[in-house]
Amino acid sequence: MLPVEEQLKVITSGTMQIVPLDELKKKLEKGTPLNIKLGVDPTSPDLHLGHAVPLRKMRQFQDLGHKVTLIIGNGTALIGDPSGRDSTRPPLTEEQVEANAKTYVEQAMKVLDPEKTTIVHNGDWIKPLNLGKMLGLMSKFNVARILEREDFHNRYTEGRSIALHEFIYPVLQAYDSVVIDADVEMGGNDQIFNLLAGRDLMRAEGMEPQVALTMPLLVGTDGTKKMSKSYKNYIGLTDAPADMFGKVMSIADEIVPMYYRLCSTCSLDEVDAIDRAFADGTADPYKLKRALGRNIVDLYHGAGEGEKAERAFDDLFKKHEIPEDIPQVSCDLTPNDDGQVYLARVLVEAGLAKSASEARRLIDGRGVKINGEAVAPKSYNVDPAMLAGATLQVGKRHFAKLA
RNA sequence: GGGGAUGUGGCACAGCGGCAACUGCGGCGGACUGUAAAUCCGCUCCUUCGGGUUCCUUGGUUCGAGUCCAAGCAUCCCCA
Repeated sequence: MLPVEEQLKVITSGTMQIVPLDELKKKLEKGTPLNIKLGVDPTSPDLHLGHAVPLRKMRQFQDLGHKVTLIIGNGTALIGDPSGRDSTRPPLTEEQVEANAKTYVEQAMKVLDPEKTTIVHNGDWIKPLNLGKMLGLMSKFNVARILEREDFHNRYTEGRSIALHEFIYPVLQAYDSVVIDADVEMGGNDQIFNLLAGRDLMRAEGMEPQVALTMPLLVGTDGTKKMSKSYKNYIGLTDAPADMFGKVMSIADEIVPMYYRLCSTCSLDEVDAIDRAFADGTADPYKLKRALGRNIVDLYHGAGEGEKAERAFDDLFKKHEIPEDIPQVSCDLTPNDDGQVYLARVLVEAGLAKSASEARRLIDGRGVKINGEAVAPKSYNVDPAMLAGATLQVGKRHFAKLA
């Protein structure tokens, strides 16, 4: 293993908080592989780059010789993590959790080293808990302490509801740490309370407490809000290469260095150099963004895919050519009484518009093209001959080819 | 258990009983670009355009209800 100082350099890069740092140092000094914990709440099956941030940090731990325990929260899912929430989470069914967990693991393994990763389910030890044991765990925690949490505090002071069972979530998450004897628990910055709860409980159980390590929440492609599916500012790990590259190209300049640090496979030195270049104004954001796009696509789709995606991107957006792999759709092109086809309906069927009304508005706004030719406003009906095998386009980036 | 307040389109916030409903944000389309930022323009319930269906739910008053009344549901506040 590398010297402790070297390891710490890698580990601290990009982290938000390490509580406490000197305990982490002591653990590293033992020279034995540490057990790094990440709890996964399988609420939504699609991972994005934001989810990958802690995963990347864990991969760095693995590369340094440590091992990772991934906990699938099929037990804690019965509650739903209240962290950062302003309302109670809807509970998930067992089947949803399993299905989500499966896709989660598939995607996570693109980042993690499977050799050094153990996967466990916390339902295995949470579901058998009896009331006595439960109460025992709960007695180690204090309501006032839990109410200090920002999310609960906000909900409480803003008069939003907090269901009683939500208080139990940190308790169970802490119990996970006891069961697997974690050395370090990773999480997003919104997880800090839950991670600290783990420390408290481990100490109460007479164990060496885990170190809490949080990563910043990744800012989404809009550059302001955190990356989240609901804000539609996310880059999905399973996004198609060209799409992924394009989304990277669309991020704001200011957040490029952060993306390099948190999402790329670039070395610490390279990332530091990019930081400096941005700081003194010598950076070329456009070039760096393209390189970042290639790096990220390579990471999730395999070496070489990044360059391919970049070429496809240039064809599409620099030369305004129609991309090669556009979805094929078969639509009902039966003409109506006057021998025309209602284009608005076709656009809906092709998935390019939500409703016929929207399609009509798009046509009126000159946003619809057939084979590259803009459709004139008000021409909602078109000659079927124009449509057979035609390429439909809405806006700059939505295409469909008619069968 | 008692008293009070609130419930409008993804979000926020308007709306004397009489035009699908002000405005902002967001989103989408167009121009300009580096699918960045900034800026400008248009659109943002459904409808082959005739019309249809909306303002928590259900009833009621009315020629006419987002607006008035009643009950219910939900959330919040104060008291116990």
